[in-house]
Amino acid sequence: MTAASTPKGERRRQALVAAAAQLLAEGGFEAVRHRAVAERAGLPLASTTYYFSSLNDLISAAVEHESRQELAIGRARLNELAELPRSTDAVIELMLDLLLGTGSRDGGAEPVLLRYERLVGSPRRPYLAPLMRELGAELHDLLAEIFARSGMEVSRDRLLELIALVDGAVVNALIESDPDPRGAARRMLRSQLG
Amino acid sequence: MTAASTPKGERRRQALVAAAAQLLAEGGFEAVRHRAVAERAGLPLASTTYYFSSLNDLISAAVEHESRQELAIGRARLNELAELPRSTDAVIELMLDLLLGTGSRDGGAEPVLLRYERLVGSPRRPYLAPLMRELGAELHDLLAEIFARSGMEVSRDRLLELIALVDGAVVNALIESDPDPRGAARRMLRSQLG
Amino acid sequence: MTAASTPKGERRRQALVAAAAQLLAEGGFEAVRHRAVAERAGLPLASTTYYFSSLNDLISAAVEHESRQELAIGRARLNELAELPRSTDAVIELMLDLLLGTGSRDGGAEPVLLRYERLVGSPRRPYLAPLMRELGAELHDLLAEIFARSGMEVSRDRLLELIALVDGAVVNALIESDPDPRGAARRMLRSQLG
Amino acid sequence: MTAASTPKGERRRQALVAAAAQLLAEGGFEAVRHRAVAERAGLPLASTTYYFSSLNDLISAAVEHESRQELAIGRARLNELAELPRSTDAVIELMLDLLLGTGSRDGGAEPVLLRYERLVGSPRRPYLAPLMRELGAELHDLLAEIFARSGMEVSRDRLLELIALVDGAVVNALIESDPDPRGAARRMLRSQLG
DNA sequence: TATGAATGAGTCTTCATTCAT
DNA sequence: GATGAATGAAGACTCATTCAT
Repeated sequence: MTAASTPKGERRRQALVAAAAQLLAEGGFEAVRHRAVAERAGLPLASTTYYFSSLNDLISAAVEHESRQELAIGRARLNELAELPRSTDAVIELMLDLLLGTGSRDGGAEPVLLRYERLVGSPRRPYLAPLMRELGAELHDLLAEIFARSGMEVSRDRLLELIALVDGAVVNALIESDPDPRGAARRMLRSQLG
Repeated sequence: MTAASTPKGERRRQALVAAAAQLLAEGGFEAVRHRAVAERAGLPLASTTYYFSSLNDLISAAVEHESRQELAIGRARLNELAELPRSTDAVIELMLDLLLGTGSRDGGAEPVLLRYERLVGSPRRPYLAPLMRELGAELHDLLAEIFARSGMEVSRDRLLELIALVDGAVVNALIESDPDPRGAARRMLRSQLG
Repeated sequence: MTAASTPKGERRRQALVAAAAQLLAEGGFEAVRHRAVAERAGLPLASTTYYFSSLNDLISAAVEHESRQELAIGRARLNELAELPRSTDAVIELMLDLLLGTGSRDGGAEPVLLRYERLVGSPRRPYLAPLMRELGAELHDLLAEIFARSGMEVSRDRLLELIALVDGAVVNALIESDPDPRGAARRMLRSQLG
Repeated sequence: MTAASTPKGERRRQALVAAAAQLLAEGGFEAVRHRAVAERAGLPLASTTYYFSSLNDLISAAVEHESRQELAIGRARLNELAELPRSTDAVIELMLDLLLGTGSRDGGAEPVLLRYERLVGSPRRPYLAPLMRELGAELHDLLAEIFARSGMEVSRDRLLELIALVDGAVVNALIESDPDPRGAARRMLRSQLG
């Protein structure tokens, strides 16, 4: 089915999801409100409850939308590279792009927050957990492939360790007065992989 | 001054802080509302704004109360031990108790959530950051002391790495269907320290 | 469109505006509160914010409603008169009716207060100023027409002077123990026009 | 009794009155609140209800304080002048200073608002009327003296007319987008007195 | 004589959700 | 299928006033 022939309903649904995803990125879970989503999408307020039986549904869809998109971008970048860089530093940057988003290159806490708000938000939003799990698995696969194609031997456990190192570094950097979570994660990765 | 002679005002203030801390632990930041705190404390609604000029003030106080209490308990335990265990495993458990709370021994996500919600919540609640920084520093000192007294040579950077490893392990474990964040962190620490 | 076929929403909106206008007349700006308006209109509290995005919006609507109605009545009266009275006294009364409202004929401060609370209230309620300006201009036109059709030569500046005289007389009469603002204004107009 | 020997209670009372007068000038009647007054005066909140049985009492005192001070300043200026200016323009400026306050020389609506908020506020605050009446009478006397000593023959009715002209001009100027109430009043006075 | 403590009532505004059309 | 209309419940916060000390 081409984009042009996407049924109107589906297109509107997508517009709402995209709007919710934007708001989620900008203001966290709290910012995703019926009103705000509808306004951002340029659709009637009631469309939010028409297409999604509850706000949680909408949030789920937004999280999934965002995450899949991030993964797709990551995978696309990977596919574009005929040959993967073999320098440790280049692999590290790739890993950081994947885990923290390319937005994290600019520094600051905000571009990085998404992943961690979702992870930490999951226990209180059980409907998010399965989704996060699935997306996490795909992310792991992607990262595993990177290491493999880069010629770096890394066991699954070792990979989980490296991911944890990045996530822990970030989470701790978040409270710095001038946070540079990506820098913190980079330092730790280098120390472990160097 | 004994508890019995604590001025009434101070006692009420503490009751509100305790109620807010409970709610925070049970339901996250969202759960800390004027109404909820007042009801939990058995005090009139207006007392919440009488003792705290804003909800953020109250939340700050609750976070500080909780964190200082955790730290105090940790430090007390440390002081009780004339001699620190020299086994790696014992040190690991001590570290996990300190970082995740002794409640984490029972497993499950909830008892562990507090630390991570506060860390990840700080960027969107700038008033928390200084407090979190201060408490973080004290926690680091405590951990450094543990390693020192246990005869394990650990540099400051290495310590930060270990903390990151724990935090990253936890954050990733949070989305498991049967989450055991402490177990995950333990495994990683063992792999690094073993 | 007849009254009967006025859409329900518009009718409710009007009910709120009317309620607000009543309260404004009875108790000044301070009396226009969400609760009071809703109760007066016999509608739910939330309807006030549903139809008006803020209380200022509602107040604006009420002021506009009242003023336009006054203007309309004035203009209607003017149109009914095939021929305008040529006696100075009759013109004066017409002018007073227009500026102070026909309610001012009964004496007392209250029926006259509206115009002056709005004028004096505008600097602290900037959202009112444009509206007041527009209504003021229409009022001037109406008064100019009266003088013209009555055969009394009155320049624009002279008209503004007469209006000021009335307003000043009223404002000063407001503090009398037995205020007769209309009478005070009448005396001054007679002295100037006689 | 010298200032130094003023009993503490009286001094505090005066501090509250002065604080209330300031707030009244800055923000109108609405701005005079127990809390705000106490803070401005640097006194405990409860002192406001201790020294004044109600907020209206405090407002009355503030209005009286302000008005008497204005009058005193006006009279002092008059007494300083051995000989009064005989030019019409100079008399006009003197009159405007007295009616609108010297602050009105700078232009803008705010410095002028005080007199008109008090006049228009009186009908809804009956406790203000006697005070305003008394002050008004003194103001008239002062203005009468000015005209007399300037050699300008002005009957009592004529004086009231001129005052009304000023007040009316001001009240109408208040809604201009770039209000110059003093200028408007000046123009009208010149046209009548020229 | 003062005042810290306290609070019931009320302020404006937001929001998720329902429902009639 | 779609949505304008509607609202009860709750949100944070303010305030005049009372009262015990």
